[in-house]
Amino acid sequence: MVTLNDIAKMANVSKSTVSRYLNNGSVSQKTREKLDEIVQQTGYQPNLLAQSLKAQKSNMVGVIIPRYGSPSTNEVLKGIDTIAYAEDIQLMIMNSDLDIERTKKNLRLLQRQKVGVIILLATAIDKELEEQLKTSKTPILLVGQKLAGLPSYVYKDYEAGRLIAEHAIQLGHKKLLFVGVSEEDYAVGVLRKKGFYDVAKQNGAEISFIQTNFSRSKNYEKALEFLPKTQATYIAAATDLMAIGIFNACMELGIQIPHQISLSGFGGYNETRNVLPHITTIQYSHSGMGEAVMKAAIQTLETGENSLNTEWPVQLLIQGSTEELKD
Amino acid sequence: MVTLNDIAKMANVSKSTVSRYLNNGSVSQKTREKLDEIVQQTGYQPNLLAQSLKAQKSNMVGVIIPRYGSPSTNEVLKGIDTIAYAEDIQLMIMNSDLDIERTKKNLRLLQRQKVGVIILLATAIDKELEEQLKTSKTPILLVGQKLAGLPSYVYKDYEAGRLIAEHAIQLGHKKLLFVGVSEEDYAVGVLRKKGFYDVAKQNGAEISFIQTNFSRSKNYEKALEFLPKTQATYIAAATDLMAIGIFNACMELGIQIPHQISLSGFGGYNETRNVLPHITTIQYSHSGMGEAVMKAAIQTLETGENSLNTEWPVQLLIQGSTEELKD
DNA sequence: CTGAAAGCGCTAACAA
DNA sequence: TTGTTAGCGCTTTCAG
Repeated sequence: MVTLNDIAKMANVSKSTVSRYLNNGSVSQKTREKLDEIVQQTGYQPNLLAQSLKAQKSNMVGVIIPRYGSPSTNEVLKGIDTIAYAEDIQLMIMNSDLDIERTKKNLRLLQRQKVGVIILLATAIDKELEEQLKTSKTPILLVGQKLAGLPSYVYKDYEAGRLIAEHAIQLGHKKLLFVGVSEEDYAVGVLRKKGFYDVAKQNGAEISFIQTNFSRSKNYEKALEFLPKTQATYIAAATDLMAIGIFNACMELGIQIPHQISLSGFGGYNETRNVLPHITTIQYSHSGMGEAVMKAAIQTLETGENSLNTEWPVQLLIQGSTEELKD
Repeated sequence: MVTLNDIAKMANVSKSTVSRYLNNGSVSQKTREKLDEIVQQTGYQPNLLAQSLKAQKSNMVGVIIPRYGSPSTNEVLKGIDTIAYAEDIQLMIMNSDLDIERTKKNLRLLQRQKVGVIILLATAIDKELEEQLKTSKTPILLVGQKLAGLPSYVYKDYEAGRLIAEHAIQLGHKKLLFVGVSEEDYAVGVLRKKGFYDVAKQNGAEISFIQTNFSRSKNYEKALEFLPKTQATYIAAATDLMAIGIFNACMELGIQIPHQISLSGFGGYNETRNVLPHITTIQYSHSGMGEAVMKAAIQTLETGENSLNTEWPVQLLIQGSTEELKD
């Protein structure tokens, strides 16, 4: 492996000259040309480890994701990556596989790697992790969860729930069904539901609730049960994927969407466009959020300042699966 | 930041003793206990950069992916991650965003990071990249493309095409339509199609071809055009997503699947289960491949040996979208 | 079982 | 503009 030292010898100059050549640039025209050539020929690449060790930190940003393949994660990642690439910052992505212990471990690894900032796409946070986050020397940006004292980026999920309910009400629906998940998930299980309920109640709608989980197949099965019985003319599923499960059950049962029942989701993924009619949903600007977070990360990197908490807006995306109540 | 040196001073021993304590372990009971306590208290974590610099390499494995969010990439990544995690190996994931220049840059970065092995999920490879790959000091494992002289992991896509055609023939179909993509993509555009054609011709089936691209919407639109005209009773789309586009067009036109037309894809992603009936497809064991690649990477890491080329098997997954030809 | 010393590849004063 | 020197945090001979 060719090192800075090798280059120096070949060029008959000192290491520092080469280093300067590589960095600031206070080098004579002549040596510069010589160096140009040698570097060219040898294909020399500065050792990043040595550079970072010296600098006591790398210009890398660590990203801890909950798992691979989640559409929202992917979108956030895209946003983060867009900015990181533009700013020439390397990303170190680690997967926690929805395991809190792994999250802690990843955190430690990133710290030991001396990354400049850590972006944590969080799901659950326990006491120990909270402690670890708060005492971290490496600045941390939290996405998807709030934690006092740490810069956090979350969505306006309560608002999202409200938007869907308002949409349903506006279409004239009076009998609503919310298909949701456990309250352990604060954003999805609590906020979306609460927003929906609050608006629904304010408008005197009749509202029922069924709890399932995040999986499409589970919702499909449950829906086969509850669809024949329900009085509801509008079903709000807590995620797009859940909505698709319910959608399939409707098809199976010959229930026409949106003529007999209106159906909506939350998320705004492409999946809502895999079925016809496309499913009305709440569009989360994941990639926008990702970009914002990465910009904040860069600022932290450069100025050492931590940015403030941010709530990220959401948007109603009306598609074919919801329509005005007939008769 | 607390370093090994700090610990040494606190314990009144030399750095080497602490280092030994941390690694091999030839330390007296007494100092060990003392060190235990100090490390505990200070929360000392060895600096990974320094360790790697010293070792001249990190035990990290670099993974270059073509882009975020692709289901196949995600699956491969999951497989890689499963093994990496079990073996306590860190992954450094970089995105090339389908840009060959970015791939080259990522490659260089990974090399400078002194990762032990690089796994490249490749799409296109040009001359320059080929050169870069072949001259790399860091061992490289290629996934999804073949390149003489480099260990490569690919699928049996020709075989996949054959399997689908055999399935169609077995169901009694004689008029087949293959909806494919450009031949620039060797695996999808060439191999799958060729396998399909070869079997179809051998069996005297009548076969037509329509070229679209990978996007769902494009296939949807195209299908709205060709569906009313086609004589085919079996349509093989070159990917699952393409099949879904066609599926939606069938629904739009009131064509019943599988009663009027049988439809299949390639891929085996969950998306095939987002519609009813689920779509018959070829199941690619992406995560299995990912695991295999990572195991190979670990072997390379440990023994320095490069493993051989591997062709990965595929499997026919019969679902509801294909059925025996009636009358 | 322990310590001194050298060095991984690089950068950054400080002199020259 | 250049070279000398020291040192980032760690591991690893080699003596003791």
